[in-house]
Amino acid sequence: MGIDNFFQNYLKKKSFFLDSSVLTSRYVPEEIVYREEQVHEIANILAPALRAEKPSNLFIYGKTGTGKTLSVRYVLASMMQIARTNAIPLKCIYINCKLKRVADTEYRLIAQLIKFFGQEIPPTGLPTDEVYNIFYKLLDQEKRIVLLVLDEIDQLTKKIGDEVLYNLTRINAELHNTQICLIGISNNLVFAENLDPRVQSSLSEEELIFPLYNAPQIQDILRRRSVKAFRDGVLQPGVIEKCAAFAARDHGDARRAIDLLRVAGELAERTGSPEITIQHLDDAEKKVESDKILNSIAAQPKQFQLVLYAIILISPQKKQFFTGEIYELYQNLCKKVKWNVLTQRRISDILAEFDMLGVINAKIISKGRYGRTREISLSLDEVLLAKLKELLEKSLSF
DNA sequence: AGGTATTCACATGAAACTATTCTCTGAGTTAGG
DNA sequence: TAACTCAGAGAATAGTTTCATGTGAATACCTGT
Repeated sequence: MGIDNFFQNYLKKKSFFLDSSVLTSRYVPEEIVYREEQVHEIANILAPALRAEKPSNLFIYGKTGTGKTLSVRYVLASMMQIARTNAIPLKCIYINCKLKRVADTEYRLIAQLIKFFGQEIPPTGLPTDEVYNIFYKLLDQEKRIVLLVLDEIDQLTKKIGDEVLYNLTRINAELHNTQICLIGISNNLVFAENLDPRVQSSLSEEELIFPLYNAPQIQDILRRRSVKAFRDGVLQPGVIEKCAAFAARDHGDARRAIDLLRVAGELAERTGSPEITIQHLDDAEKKVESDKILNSIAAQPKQFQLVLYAIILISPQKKQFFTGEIYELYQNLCKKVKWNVLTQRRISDILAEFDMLGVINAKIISKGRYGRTREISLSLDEVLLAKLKELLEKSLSF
């Protein structure tokens, strides 16, 4: 069979999907269910912007996948629409602070903001003050209200502290024309607690908490989306229910449920199955999970990978092992491949990060007279482990 | 036996350092008029 | 003289080292019975 033939067939085969973009996190439906109240509230708080008055700063809390980002985007989109038709000088900026190498430092955040005003800033080399100055100038060029959404703001402060936020809240005092309104979105419910009190009070003039979705709600959301995403009748009965159950199991994360459904669809399509079954959903869950881990490992520096390799080498012999054992093996590996050896301090941090990633299970225990250490075990299944080993060997060229 | 003090093997934190990548500046060089 | 080149100073960032301090309980060491 020629490759042409393959593509011919591919085209002839009817896809499951009408529009798979409906099942991505970028998609904003024209109607948001189970969040009417919050949408209303946000709209209420931000409405003064349409009269060219500065709205109160707003802070939104809620776990992942509870519709925070979606609701804010929805409100902003419709506000922008109205602003456009009525020629109201309003500008909305959405920034996700978690994005590596985009907006995860003070410098880059401001640089990103400047980009929204149509100017490029070099990625390094300029003093931060200078960048602030450029930003101020740009901001104050014309009279308008700026709504600035900072998504995953907790990640930002965790990494670089709250000085940026302090600067941002103080901007208004320095500006003559523009007023800027901050909308912070955080996954962490106790985020504001370890913030400078000045920032705290000015940032959360208004607060909003997004509750979790329950299983029936997620089911409904999935149904609504799947009607738009899939052709009729390709979903085996029970798939949506199971998908919702998955999501409800780990704290009502709707985004994950939606992702899962899409991946299940893609898997089913690739295997040429006539419909999307529960089996596909199970596979999808595994795939999503393992892809996440594999990708994050592949993106780590070589030294990380070598440490992980050491862990993998140790793991068949023992179920549990300690920091010291890994460090010793790691040192030997380093000598073998002639790399310089990192300090134990560093390895300790690396292990902590692996714990965060969910690759290992680490518990700090005290062995009394024999010290304190991490008790570590691998938390991956056989298949993923094999894949991971392969990835590491390739990446480290063993 | 029961109570206290030690001690181990790291954990955790803060600050400082290093290498890399980048900009900006201004001196020196070149080429055209 | 204008345009170009290129070294040097200064930044931001990621990854790391150095130095300092913290810590939980098994064991060693007492004490008084």
